Amino acid sequence: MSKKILLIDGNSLAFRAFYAMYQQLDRMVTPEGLHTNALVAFNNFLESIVLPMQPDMGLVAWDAQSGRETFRGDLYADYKAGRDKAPAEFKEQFPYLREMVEAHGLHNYEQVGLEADDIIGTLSRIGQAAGDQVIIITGDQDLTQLVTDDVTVKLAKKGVSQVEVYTPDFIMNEFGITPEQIIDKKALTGDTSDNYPGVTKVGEKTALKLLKQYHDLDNLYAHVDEMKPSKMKENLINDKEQAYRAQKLATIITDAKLSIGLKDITYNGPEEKGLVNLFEKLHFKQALNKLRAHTLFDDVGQIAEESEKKQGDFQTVHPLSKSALERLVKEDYLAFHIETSGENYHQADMLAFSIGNDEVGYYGSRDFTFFDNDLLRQIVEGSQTKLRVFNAKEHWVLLHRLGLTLGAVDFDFLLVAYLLDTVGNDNVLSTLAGRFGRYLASDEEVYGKGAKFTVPEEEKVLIDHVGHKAETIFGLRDQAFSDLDEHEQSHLYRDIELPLSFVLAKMEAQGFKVNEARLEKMGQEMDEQIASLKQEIYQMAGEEFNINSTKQLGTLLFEKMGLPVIKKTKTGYSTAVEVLEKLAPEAPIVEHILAYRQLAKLKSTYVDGLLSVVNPADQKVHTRFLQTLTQTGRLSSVDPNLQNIPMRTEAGRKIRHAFVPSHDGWQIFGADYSQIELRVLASITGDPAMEHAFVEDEDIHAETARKVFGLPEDAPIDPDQRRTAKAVNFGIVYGISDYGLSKNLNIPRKEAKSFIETYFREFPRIHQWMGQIKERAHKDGFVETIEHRRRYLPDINAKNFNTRSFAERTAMNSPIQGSAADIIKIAMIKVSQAIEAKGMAANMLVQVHDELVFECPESELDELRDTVTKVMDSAVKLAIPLKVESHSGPTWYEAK
DNA sequence: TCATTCACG
DNA sequence: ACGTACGTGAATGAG
Repeated sequence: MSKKILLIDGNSLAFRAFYAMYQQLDRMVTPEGLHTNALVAFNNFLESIVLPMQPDMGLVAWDAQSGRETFRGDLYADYKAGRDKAPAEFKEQFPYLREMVEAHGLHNYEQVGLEADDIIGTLSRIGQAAGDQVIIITGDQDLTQLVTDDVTVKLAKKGVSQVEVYTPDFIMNEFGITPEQIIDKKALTGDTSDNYPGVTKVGEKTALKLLKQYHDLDNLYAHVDEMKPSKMKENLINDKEQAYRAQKLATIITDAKLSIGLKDITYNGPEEKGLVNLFEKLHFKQALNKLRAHTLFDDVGQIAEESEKKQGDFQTVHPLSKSALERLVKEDYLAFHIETSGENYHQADMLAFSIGNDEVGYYGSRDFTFFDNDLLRQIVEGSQTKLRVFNAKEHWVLLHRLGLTLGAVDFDFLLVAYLLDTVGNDNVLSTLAGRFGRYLASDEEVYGKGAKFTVPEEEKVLIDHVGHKAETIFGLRDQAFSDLDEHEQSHLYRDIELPLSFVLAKMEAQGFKVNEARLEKMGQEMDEQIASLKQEIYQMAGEEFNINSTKQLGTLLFEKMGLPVIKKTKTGYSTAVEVLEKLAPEAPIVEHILAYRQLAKLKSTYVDGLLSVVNPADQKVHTRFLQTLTQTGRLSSVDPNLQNIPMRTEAGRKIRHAFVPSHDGWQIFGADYSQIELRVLASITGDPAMEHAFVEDEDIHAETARKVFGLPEDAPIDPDQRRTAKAVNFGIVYGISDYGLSKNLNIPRKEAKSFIETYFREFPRIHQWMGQIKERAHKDGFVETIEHRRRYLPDINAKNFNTRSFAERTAMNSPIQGSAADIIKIAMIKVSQAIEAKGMAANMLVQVHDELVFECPESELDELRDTVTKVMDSAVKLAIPLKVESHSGPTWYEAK
């Protein structure tokens, strides 16, 4: 029977793997200092390309590392000379590559005096002779000379993630020659990477033309005299010897004496123990996770049936019962989890829930009438049992929907994992648990993803999954808390993030009332304007096209109309606002396009978008504030995003008229921190000049302008000077660069540079701090806020200038943005407590980074203003006073 | 699913 | 020389 033989060119593929992931070189390092980028890519290759092939035999051939040179070196002294030596970061990965090959069930082979090509060439002919099917995988086109009807070459593309399949037909179609002719093609062109010449001035095009005419090298030289005189003819004659030498160098040996045969290279498939061992050594968290969950093997349907058994480290999950509740209710600590069918827990179906601990065991159920049971209510609502959960905010809302309150939460694994390390946090229990070495089937495996989402038919599968979640959460607490403690983040968790999650849950559940009729009316008016703009644009363009398509718009503006190209994107011409504004004076159509864009955005995102998420039951939008997403500690808001409702233009700002209080006679009240980020900066740097400006409550941008332009203290500042100074202040907060400032202000880079230099002279402590924080980031690999919120910067020591510079700017910006986030979070908790303590009816509705929005009875307005302002400006004791401004009115429009 | 654009702080 | 301002989310077109 015909067998499938897989022969892999180890050197060329490892080399490609290394350079494919070269940008990642600096971040892929084990704690022991071993670079792993090539290993990661090579492992992906073995998993995604080799594993599914399921060959009968498999071998990875390597170039001889030491010993005698190959015959090619004897033939031509400069063979492979001048080739860059493999970098040390690559070489150190070699031994592990071989270990990896073995763990994946393949064999390694190398032999003194041979290159990998020759080993593959020889074995391919042996396999062919035995009537087997041979597949060669390589990154080197040379090997395609081996192709026959029984020998296929898969040439790696895009690093090692894809392959192109070379068959005799493919080569004929692509190059118009046979596989054997590839050798003579090489003879004519030579090979720059192996450093041997062919015929002068003959490249791929010429070589193919010659081969089509003369078929091979011998025949070509037999007829070379008949060629009409030309430079090429001269070159062919002069370089004849070189061409024949190149032919020999390019020819892969197919009859080498090897010390192994086909019987020695049987493929056994991946070996779990070996892989686990290797992955642990290399700190391959993801690969381990995949392995433990058995998806690696499931991919090829190998041991799918066994996977359930092997999952194994979990206790049995029991169906919940009343007698179980009697035992559970006596426990001090229990893990608790409700499983939903979708991300948006305000509306998602609740599928099942689980509860338990290691002593009493784990219980699951799909029967939500259990929540009428007093014992279960006592557990989740009371203060006796401390709960361990994954996402307290979500569970608060879910219980709220069931008519219950969430009682005492001790451990929220999601929050803790986020505080410990924001990088790569995907908010998914299975992956976060994997970081702590606990492996759990992912939701995707149990339910499928996207449109394929289905709840398992068998109840037991579902109950087991939710039960295992509870057990995982329960078991993570000690390790997670001790890590928190080590980071000095217990206060941040216990006194800020965890209480905040309850405040946010209440805000989300409360919702923001929307005046749908008003929004619909605005929508109609916009539609009319959009339609007429559209017609005008078509008329001016002389044709109809999709104005929303940047591609079509680019073609019109830059090709048909011939306007100058200001900026390009990866995929074509940029048509962004700043570009169109520069073009506006040249073509009147551009103004219309800008107006169209603005209206189209408002209509689709804010009118239609908002209307589509209003809950018809209460005419409210219920956003979700993502508390564990941003890298800086800010919140974000989704479904809908209430943190980017228009403000800067009047047309957009009108949208805010549709955000109204939920009761008649109530008002919307907004309070915002003035210049909080600059105040934070002044406070943590202790800069006297800046401190003075804030203590005296000066206009900070005007004050900055006086410093930067060297003006006396009470000098008047013109609007342009103030605008420039404001941009400089922004730049400082973002981690300034002259390039960025010059682009923002549309001024020469030199000028921007001199602004920055003057700024740093005038505010010396800020300059000093910027240096210190970068230094610390380089040393520690992370930076911190005033409340010890941490941001890791994996790129801070990158070799690439851009990558590293980005990390350095982040190092300067994150403590500022993050500390401001700390402050408003603390204020939110305190405001919420104050409202409750005073028995006020007011509701906090939205947080927009430096601003809080409330609704309250008109009669409560004065008290609310007083309370909120006081709590906000005294939330945290800083060296610089915090300033709060507030507004109120019948809608959100007036409250800012 | 990715890239672009634009809304906010 | 290098070529980016910091942090987000939603809609759209195009592959």
